[in-house]
Amino acid sequence: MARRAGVSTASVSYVMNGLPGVGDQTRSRVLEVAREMGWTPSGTARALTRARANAIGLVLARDPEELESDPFTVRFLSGIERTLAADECALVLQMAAPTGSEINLEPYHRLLDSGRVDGFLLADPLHDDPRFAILAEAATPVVVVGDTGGQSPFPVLETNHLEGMAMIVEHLLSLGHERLGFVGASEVYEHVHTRRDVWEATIRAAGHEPGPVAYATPADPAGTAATLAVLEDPTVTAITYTTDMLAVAGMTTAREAGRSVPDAVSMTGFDDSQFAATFGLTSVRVDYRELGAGATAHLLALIAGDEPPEFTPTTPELHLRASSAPPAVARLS
Amino acid sequence: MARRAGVSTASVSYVMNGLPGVGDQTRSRVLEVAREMGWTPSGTARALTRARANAIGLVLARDPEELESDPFTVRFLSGIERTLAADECALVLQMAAPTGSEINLEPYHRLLDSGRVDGFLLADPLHDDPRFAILAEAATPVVVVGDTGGQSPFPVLETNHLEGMAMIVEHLLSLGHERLGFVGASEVYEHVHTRRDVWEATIRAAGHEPGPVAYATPADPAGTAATLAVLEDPTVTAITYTTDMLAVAGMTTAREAGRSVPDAVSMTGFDDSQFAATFGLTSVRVDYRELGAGATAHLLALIAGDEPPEFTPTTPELHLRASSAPPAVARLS
DNA sequence: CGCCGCAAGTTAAGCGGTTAAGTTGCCGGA
DNA sequence: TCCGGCAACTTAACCGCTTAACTTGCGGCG
Repeated sequence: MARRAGVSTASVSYVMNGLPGVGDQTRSRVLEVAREMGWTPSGTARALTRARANAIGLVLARDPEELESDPFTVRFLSGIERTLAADECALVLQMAAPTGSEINLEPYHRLLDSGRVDGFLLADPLHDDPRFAILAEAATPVVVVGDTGGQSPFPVLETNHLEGMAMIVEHLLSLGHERLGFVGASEVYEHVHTRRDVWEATIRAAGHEPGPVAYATPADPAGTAATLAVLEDPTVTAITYTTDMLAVAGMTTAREAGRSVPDAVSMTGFDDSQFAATFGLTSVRVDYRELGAGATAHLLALIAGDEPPEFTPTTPELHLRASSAPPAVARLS
Repeated sequence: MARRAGVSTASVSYVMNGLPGVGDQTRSRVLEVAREMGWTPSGTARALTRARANAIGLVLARDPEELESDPFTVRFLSGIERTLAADECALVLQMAAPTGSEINLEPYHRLLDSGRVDGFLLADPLHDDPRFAILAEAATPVVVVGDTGGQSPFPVLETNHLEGMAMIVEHLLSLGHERLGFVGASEVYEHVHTRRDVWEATIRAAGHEPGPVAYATPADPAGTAATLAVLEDPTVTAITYTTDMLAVAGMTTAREAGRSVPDAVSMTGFDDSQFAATFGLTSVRVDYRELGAGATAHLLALIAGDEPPEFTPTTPELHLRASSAPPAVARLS
């Protein structure tokens, strides 16, 4: 015990918390001794007296297989950490793959009841998410991230991925494309719908009619059928995908079907994952990291009872690569 | 307080821990009352008396960009959780992107000193990892996962990814390929080296000479140059990649170079990520999830002072897809 | 000179459990 | 009848901090 610096535990406590009530030279002596013996106040004991766990919880309620190919989670996590690290706060992670379409609520209870976390970050919200009810009842601070597609009893933070979608569509339009196709990931995702809406609105705003739309399905995860369906329309000169992987697969599909990319048809992805760079895919990068950081900051403020900071996402970055070019007709003219 | 079930806190404690010293009907009354009021013993207080945090730490010491496209981490995490959930134990996650080549050791200290975790899982070990020293000094239970490429003061668990590599090479050999090329991910990874060694050994064991070897570099993340270099040898009829993504990129590169896959050259990936399925890539799936579960079980045993269970990885699964076929010559004969 | 106020410390009472060490009350055996 | 022993509980100390409340000692002021 560092209190063998010749002072009471109370004084040590004051010193460690930067509170007044301790003389300068006593203060420095305590710090000195603590450093010497490598002593740090026990987080556990602190948590007990402060009734604060100094940790926040994040439950990943998605199938690992899915998380694996989605850049969102990892980037989001790294944003959380960036904010957390500055705050002596830890992240307690739970993975709870939904069984069927049922979200497993047990991890939330466990973390909550045992007082292990002071609040939750809720990602991948569903429509009328069942987690809302139990967390609201527990009166725990919660920050939701993503499209809720409904009412949320908690503050919701969202990126401007829709702006990213608009940007990418505008890019294609500005290249001279007038007939765009859309291939989305599984329809179960709310964000796929909202992106499609924006895609459509942006095209209409430019005075054109949206082209064919198709979705990848569990039976056709690569969206090959979807791409082919869209390509059936011979007037389509560009396809907007909601995912880099779908787009890369689409490039292959198109080429095998004798439609060169980008000469016959341009293609764009989403998220600017390593794939996009690897396969020369035009994509847009939405800053999920900053979202993670912002959501965490918001949650920490909620927990501390402070006024949560405003979250203003930066503009997505468009990364132009070889997969998008002016349509052949335009080039000929 | 559930102790308003008309008993002392001590009795409640005995009940909650399943200890003797409480009558049957008192016991059930306590449980009843606790359930009624939704009461659970405070994990924080428990942690204090038991000097156990009931949590283990995992520090991801890699760049998020890298984690994002690597199936390992997510699968491994899901394995950890599977074991942990059964044990009322939480996972504290820290991401600490190495700055340059320096691993950031601070997160370890923070978690350790504050008594927030009872032990660590150490993934992605480096050669003579600096973390070994500080963790050994702290006398914390640690389980290392992966190729250490050197001595480790802690128990090390490893998958049989090398067996997977052997399987995939044997598959190509059994198809009739005699001249194999190798394209590995960045040379900084120990596992890339060990896989290459196995690749070579397996080829030699079959009485052939290993073909050309090349690596992707930071300047050429897709390994295009590497693939082209290997393809320069006209006798190469198959290329073994250490990563699905490299292999998929390689397929594109080869096709653009006029070498059809698998007709002119067969290609294999590694990890059987969603890509492999999407792009029809033959790959091998090593069970990282089971590794996560095994490592966690080992660590928990260490913490509890029990005899750690034996870890025996299951055999990797080879997934045959369109990217590998008998060499053209063999088919002609 | 006496007293007040304040800075510097200390004491002690928790926080919500665990657990060693009592306290009862009841039963069986000598 | 009396006592030992045991099951069923309770008391109280303690885990390692925080913090309100209480000492002390000193300088300043009326």
